[in-house]
Amino acid sequence: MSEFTYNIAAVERDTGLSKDVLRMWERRYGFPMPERDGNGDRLYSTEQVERLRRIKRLMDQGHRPGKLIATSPEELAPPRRVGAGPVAPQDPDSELEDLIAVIRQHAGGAYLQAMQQRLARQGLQRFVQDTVAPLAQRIGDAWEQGRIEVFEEHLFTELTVRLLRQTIAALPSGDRPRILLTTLPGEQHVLGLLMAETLFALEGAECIALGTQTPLIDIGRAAAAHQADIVGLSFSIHFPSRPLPGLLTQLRAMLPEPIELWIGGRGAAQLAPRPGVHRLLDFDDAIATLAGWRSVRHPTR
Amino acid sequence: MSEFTYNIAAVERDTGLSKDVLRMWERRYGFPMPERDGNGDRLYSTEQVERLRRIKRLMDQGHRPGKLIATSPEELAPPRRVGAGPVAPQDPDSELEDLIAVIRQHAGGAYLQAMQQRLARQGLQRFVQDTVAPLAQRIGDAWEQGRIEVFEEHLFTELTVRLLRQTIAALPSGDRPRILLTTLPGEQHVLGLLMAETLFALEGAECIALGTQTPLIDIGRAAAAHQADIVGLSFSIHFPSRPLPGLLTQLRAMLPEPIELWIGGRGAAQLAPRPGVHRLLDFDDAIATLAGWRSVRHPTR
DNA sequence: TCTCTCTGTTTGTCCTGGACAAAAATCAAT
DNA sequence: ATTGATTTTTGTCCAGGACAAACAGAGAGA
Repeated sequence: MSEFTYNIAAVERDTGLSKDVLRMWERRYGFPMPERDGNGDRLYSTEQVERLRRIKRLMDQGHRPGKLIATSPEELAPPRRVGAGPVAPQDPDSELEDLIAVIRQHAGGAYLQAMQQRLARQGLQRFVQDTVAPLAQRIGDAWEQGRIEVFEEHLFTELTVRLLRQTIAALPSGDRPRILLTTLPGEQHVLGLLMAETLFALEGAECIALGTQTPLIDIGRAAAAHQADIVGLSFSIHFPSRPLPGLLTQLRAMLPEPIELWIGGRGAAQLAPRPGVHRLLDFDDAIATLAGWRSVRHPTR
Repeated sequence: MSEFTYNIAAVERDTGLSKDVLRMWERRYGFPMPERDGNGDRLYSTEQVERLRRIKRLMDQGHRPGKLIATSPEELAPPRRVGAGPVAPQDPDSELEDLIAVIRQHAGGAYLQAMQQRLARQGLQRFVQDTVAPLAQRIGDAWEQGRIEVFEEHLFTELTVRLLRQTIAALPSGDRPRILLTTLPGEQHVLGLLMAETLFALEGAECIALGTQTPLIDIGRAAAAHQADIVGLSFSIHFPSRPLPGLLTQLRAMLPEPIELWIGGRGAAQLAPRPGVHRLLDFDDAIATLAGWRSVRHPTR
């Protein structure tokens, strides 16, 4: 149907696979084997790009590229999107699936209304832990299974981010500890960071949000300028895990001793524990760690 | 002072200059000429990275790399950050400079308060056009002149985005036209998009925001799914201009004829006019174009 | 004097093919 | 069954070459 072609830079942008990796896979596995234009430059088809995106997604879940490229001739890859039928038979909380169904109907207003209702019913903390977090997880799974389009995931993220930000803005300004929140360059997912900010703010911490993708050196400067007690970083499952340990070591060395470094998200959970870096395994752990900081730093209060 | 080193991938991330460009500059101009580790891999110093960031920024303003690398031995590049003295003697609107000064003191609360006050005084439309837009411009200039740190720019962006989103959320839901707003992959600046959304929403349009970096093919699908009348894209000055024309042609071909394609931002203004693509040169132009759409599509109403 | 077209230069991206190190998996031995 | 050593897998980097698009400046014509 669509006869558009991608050059190698476009494939890199849309799949997250570097040019080097794309060329190397072609050499080693014979896939993808794109056409060439008159100048010898690679021209990837839409189908190849879609398959590469699926492979990348599965790799983020821990699968290995060699296996994926070999195993999936076409059958194992794309369970085609079903119409509006029974969506997921296996799940216990059908309300979350209902929310996903609303997103799939592109009904932004209805989605916000339903979420507001859940927020009022559950309270902010439970809302973050029991609604937003599992919903984000399910949206990711749904994409994996071909039940959701990329733009539907974008819509979900944007609407949810707006809702959370609005809610945070209404919270009273906190006190100590002062937590600087951001992500490293390359990590653009903001939802996890925002969930953490919500919970920390609820607990009475003062959060300074710098948005995403702050260069290392600027995180150090910002922490000093704001006299932060803690630097909090969020890592999604998509963050490249190879450079992560080195980055953390470097950042840890930049920060003065008393400033703590906390990392969270599914990309952080996979990492081995490191000295000088606190891994927050989930939101309960985050809240407990915050309480722990308080008991050490302000034991009498 | 800081003896951290960057490998070539880190430099690419932090400067936005591709590995190929970094190697090519070394070959052609002899700068940057990084150290090598035991394996022959390049190791860039903090100083080199800082200079590269400055060069990149000046290139975005239209300067040429050959000149920049030759001309700036060190003197022309970094007018060192002044303390808290008189900030910019040349400007007529000192209130905007006051706002920048507040950012430089990292006083988030005071900044928000001052902005809220300006918003109430000017009204939303004038606020966007006369406060937010020129302020963003000045922040960029200030970075260029070394008067502002990267993390201060991040703080400004984050706070301003929150303020605008909050304000948009309070607006009544609009009707036609239905405008799908997003950016292309590689463009992560959201402030311009948000300013446009504010003005469009004020004019009674229905805006569907997908956040940033939506792949081309998904923009097409989203436009169809949401039955959008218009697709609006924002391009900052940093967006690479070389691939832009091809991307617009491709997207235009994906969209059905009646859906209009509007582009705005300083990265769009530099582009030559193209058939089938409306360039919005500034916010007044955007509002006029919206009125024009209405008069053509709903002449009687 | 101004505008347009043509030509040379600048600049970024892509290519091939090779090398190596870190991580994962497999195998061996306690 | 756990630990340690070896092999395989995998990604990143390197060098140096080629080319096309963008740009600047010179010259021709109005």
